[in-house]
Amino acid sequence: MKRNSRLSLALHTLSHMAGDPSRMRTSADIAEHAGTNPVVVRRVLGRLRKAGLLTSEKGHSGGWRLAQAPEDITLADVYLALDERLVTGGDSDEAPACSVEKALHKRVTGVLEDVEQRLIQRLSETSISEVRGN
Amino acid sequence: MKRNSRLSLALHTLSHMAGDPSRMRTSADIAEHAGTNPVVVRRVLGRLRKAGLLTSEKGHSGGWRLAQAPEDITLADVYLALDERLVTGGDSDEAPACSVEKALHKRVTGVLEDVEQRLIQRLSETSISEVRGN
DNA sequence: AAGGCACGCAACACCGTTTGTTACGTGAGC
DNA sequence: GCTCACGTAACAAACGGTGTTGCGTGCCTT
Repeated sequence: MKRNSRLSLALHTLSHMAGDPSRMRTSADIAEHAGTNPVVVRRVLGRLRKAGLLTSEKGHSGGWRLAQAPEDITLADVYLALDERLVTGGDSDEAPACSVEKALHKRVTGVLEDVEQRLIQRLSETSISEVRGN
Repeated sequence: MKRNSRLSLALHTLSHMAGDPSRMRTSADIAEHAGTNPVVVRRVLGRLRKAGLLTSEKGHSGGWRLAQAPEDITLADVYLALDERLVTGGDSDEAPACSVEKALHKRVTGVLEDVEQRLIQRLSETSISEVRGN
């Protein structure tokens, strides 16, 4: 994956965790499986922890674990936890001086928000426990 | 605007052109109004020309003009002409080895394609002549 | 109590993409 | 023929994202 790499990493990791929720995984293990760096893993998973999807523990038998039942975590939860809007995000907050630009912006923003809602709604239809091929 | 800057520039320019379709505009004029560079304008508008939305002429009274009636050009036409998918694009084409990843990718891709269609459908509902505040 | 392990976090380098800029060529018109 | 405006390539600059290192903190094992 390339774009949405954070979302991909998060979904991939959580999907695996859904297969064996009690098992504790270190960021090193996850990083190796995902072909990336432990720090990157902690960065992404930290957001999920802040959203209450994961818990992390330090120390010898530390690592990461699901904070909720896999059936209760939907793809939308993960998407929202990362707080990066795929369709809406990236709009600057500068008010356009040009009236045409203003009308245009309003129209486009309306469409994007609608589409964003659609995306979230569709993502909320599947949980991370459903996604596994096992 | 920031992200989707190409789309913003394209829509903004075409919306203005819709107000006076017969008038010829130079890339320098457009660039000044949009706060950017003439070359950037030509780059973006070139794609629209390739899609048959605009025509350009060289020489003294040269510049850019709509190639179709403003009522016939929808926001979706502009979006598609730029060929940059907002929601779908960016996915790498590498086949995932991990089975969980594969199942996940399939599921997410399905949702994204659905949302992309929704976006195009919504954008096709308004033409560039409707968007003006005049 | 000490050492090791794993997370938490900040700082920095690196890379790819996007945007801006310069330069030069081409065609149309005065 | 000269000017104007597009067409395109090449290059520089800015930005965002990722990878990496380093150090601190807490917890567990011995």
